[in-house]
Amino acid sequence: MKTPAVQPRKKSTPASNARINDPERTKEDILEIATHAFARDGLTGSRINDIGGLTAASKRMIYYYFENKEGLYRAVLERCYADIRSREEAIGVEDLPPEEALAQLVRLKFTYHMEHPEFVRLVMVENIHQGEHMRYLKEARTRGLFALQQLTRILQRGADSGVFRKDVRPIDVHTSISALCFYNVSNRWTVAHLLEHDMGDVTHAASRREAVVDEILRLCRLKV
Amino acid sequence: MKTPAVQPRKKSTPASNARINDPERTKEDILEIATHAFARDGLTGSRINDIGGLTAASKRMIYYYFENKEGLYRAVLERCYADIRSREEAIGVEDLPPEEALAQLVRLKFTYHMEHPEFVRLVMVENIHQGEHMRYLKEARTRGLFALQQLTRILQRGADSGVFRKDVRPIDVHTSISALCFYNVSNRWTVAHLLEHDMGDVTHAASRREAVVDEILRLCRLKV
Amino acid sequence: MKTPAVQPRKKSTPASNARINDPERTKEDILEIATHAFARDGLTGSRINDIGGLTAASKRMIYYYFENKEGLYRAVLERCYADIRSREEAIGVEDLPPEEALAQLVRLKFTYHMEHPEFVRLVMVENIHQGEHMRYLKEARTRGLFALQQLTRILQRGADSGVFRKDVRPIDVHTSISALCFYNVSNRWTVAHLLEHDMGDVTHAASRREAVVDEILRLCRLKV
Amino acid sequence: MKTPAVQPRKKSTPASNARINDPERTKEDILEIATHAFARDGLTGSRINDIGGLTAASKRMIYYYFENKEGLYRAVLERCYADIRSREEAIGVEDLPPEEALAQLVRLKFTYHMEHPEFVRLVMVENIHQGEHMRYLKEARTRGLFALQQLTRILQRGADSGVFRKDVRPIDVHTSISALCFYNVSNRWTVAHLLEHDMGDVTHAASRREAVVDEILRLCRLKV
DNA sequence: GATGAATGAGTGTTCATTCAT
DNA sequence: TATGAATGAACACTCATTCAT
Repeated sequence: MKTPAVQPRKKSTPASNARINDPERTKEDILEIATHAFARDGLTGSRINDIGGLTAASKRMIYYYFENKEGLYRAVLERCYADIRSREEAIGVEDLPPEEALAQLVRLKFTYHMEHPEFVRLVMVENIHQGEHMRYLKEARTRGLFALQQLTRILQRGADSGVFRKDVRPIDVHTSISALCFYNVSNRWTVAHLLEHDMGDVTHAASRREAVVDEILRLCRLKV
Repeated sequence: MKTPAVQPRKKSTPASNARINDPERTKEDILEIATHAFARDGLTGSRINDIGGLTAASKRMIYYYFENKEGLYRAVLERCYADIRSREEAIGVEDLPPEEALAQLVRLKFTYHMEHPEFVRLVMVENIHQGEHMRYLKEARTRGLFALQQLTRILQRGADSGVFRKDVRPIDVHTSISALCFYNVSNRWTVAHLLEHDMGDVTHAASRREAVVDEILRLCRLKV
Repeated sequence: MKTPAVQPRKKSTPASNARINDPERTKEDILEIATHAFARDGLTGSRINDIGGLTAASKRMIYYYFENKEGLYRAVLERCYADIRSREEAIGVEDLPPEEALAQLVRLKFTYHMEHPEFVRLVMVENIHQGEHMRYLKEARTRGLFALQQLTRILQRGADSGVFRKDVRPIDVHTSISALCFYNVSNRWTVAHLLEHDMGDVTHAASRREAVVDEILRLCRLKV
Repeated sequence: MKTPAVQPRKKSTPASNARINDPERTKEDILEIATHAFARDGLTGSRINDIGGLTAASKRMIYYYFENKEGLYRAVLERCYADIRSREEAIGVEDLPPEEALAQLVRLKFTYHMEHPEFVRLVMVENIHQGEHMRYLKEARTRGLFALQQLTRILQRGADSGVFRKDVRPIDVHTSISALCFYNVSNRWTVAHLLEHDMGDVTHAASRREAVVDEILRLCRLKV
């Protein structure tokens, strides 16, 4: 979830039992490990023992901070959604012309998915569990609507300036963008086997990204 | 020694619990229950005890016929892919005009995904496991390429008759169709919570299906 | 148990399902496989499935002929004791001078143990089970006493002719012979590791055999 | 913060079932029970459920401390060899005249085997498994060579003082002693049935012990 | 705040055995 | 006589979790 920082990793402090009395860092360490664990093996597939073993903090701390496995999973999910939300809010496409703004939005979203497979996989995991943990997420809902509103404004600006259709529904455009970005990561493995085509390959991904941008633009443009 | 009876097989007693010495029926029963179990809870989340259904006996037969949980999962995955393959091969869109053929293809694919969420979920599960069981599927690869070739022929016919672009790549169209059909089912639960929009709702699904058809046509058409 | 005959093994008959209607051969086949299985892995360690799988006759036949696993084990044990009994009865040492007769007896016994580790291992297995299956053996008891009587006669002849002590008890000599012959095979593996000395090595075995002969002679001789 | 209490450890409550937070005691308890279980029924024949004793909790601790059944078995085997090693090292026969030293050595070894049938049976079990767990024993090898060297010194002293032969090999004497002591316990049950002679009977054992001492002395003495 | 020891319910799997033909 | 299908009890082992310090 976090871009691999250059700052020295934990254990940089001399004493082996470092991080004593730094609960925030302990929590963050656990969350980082747990994110990869849940993204790799899912909720049922991950083992508390493994997560506890990989963390410098002991397994017991998981229960101390997150109550149980499900609590940890929810914290991981929340952290993931918070991360993508903060990214989307930072996107400054409002000043660009509508077509460029839309293209840029799609590019960023596509790239984010490609670079954060853990996010994609966690969303898959949550859907396998029929979204039963979503209700416990504090800010996720507002985040989703925010992204939709952001897109709606772009489409409106395009419609006003005559480059975009007036009859295309933002929810459809939004869903298509999400689907096309998500699928490239989510279904990488089955597609690779069925079509002998690795969507995770960087060359494939780059050309696919532009194809997706093109597809969304064709979907929204008034005239070709 | 044994008179090869002409009488219909034991399958004539549909609802009965009799599974005595009818191995095909026993296997099919297990596969049916296992398909729903794995689709609901994934490979690690499913419990062999639940898969066996109510009888403890059939649970044992899992090991008799499928060796272990993973073998059963593979058989389920294979059955699922075999089913969708046979459907796709039965599609007769070759006689329709290219635009209608493409539209019909998308509609059928969209509908199949909507009506077979267990297929979608099994594919998600397999991707969570990084496709490690795909290699054991016998005919899946040829199936995938078949669908792509089917689409390629339609696009070619459209390009020849001047209604479709010549510069659109079949793999991109194919991926987009799959993504748009898949996402509606796969991400139903998270989207429902984030956007307060249930893609599984029949009304929503119907309008979404036409939106997807439209999007794909706009992607392929030479002129709007 | 049986010296590896040169005669063609089973499956020499063309039809794959050969041995139909040859129950004695079927039983013998099962016993042969079972002997090696029980000798290798013990009673609890052997698997009926394996034994049934290695036999050309099906697993089900084991129950048909031997009732259950324990019945098969008893039959194996009995066959083993019958084999060694027939060998001992065939030994013609009564005509030799006492010292040579005793030496020859020890040599034969030592060699038999070395060449039939399955026998030694089965006896170990039976002792692990505290001899609870011995009672079901029909002729074993008479066999044991026969061997003791055979030795007793030799010792008596030696005592009469003045070469052997009169005060050595046959049971002690018999036990010593058995112990020294048995141990070389039974404890081969632990000794090999503890002393870095492989008693199963043919060179070691040959020199050990003569050492045992010498030891027994020194035990029985009146004068050195 | 915590006053380091001077009060004695929990081991002061010997018979109590309290095994709380006393890992050494817990391990020792498990090993004790497991020793008897493995000695009685072997590795495959023993049931983890039985080994755990009455409490289901201690059953779980097997995996906590010994990883699995095999790990527990190895620990048991190691403990057994460590016990006999410490006994042998404590033997002070170096000051006795050679003949008495040898006699005493044999007596002690014979008695140890008689009084520790579980040791004998564990060695049998390990040989049934072809000594595949011996390699994991830490100190066993040095132990075995120690006993051989102890015997070698006695034989050397005897040879130097003219009471023992110079041409008898220590490895042969050592093997004979082991064989004669081992067999009395290992083959008790089959011999009892075949010869109607219980080597475990105390009277029989006592006379047999002296017979073994005599046999070994006759083997080593220069003149009778 | 932090930890090693302990726990009970349940996991996938294997076993010897029997059924129906 | 012979066999593939079926079975229930038990098996070794793992899980998330809690206790005592």
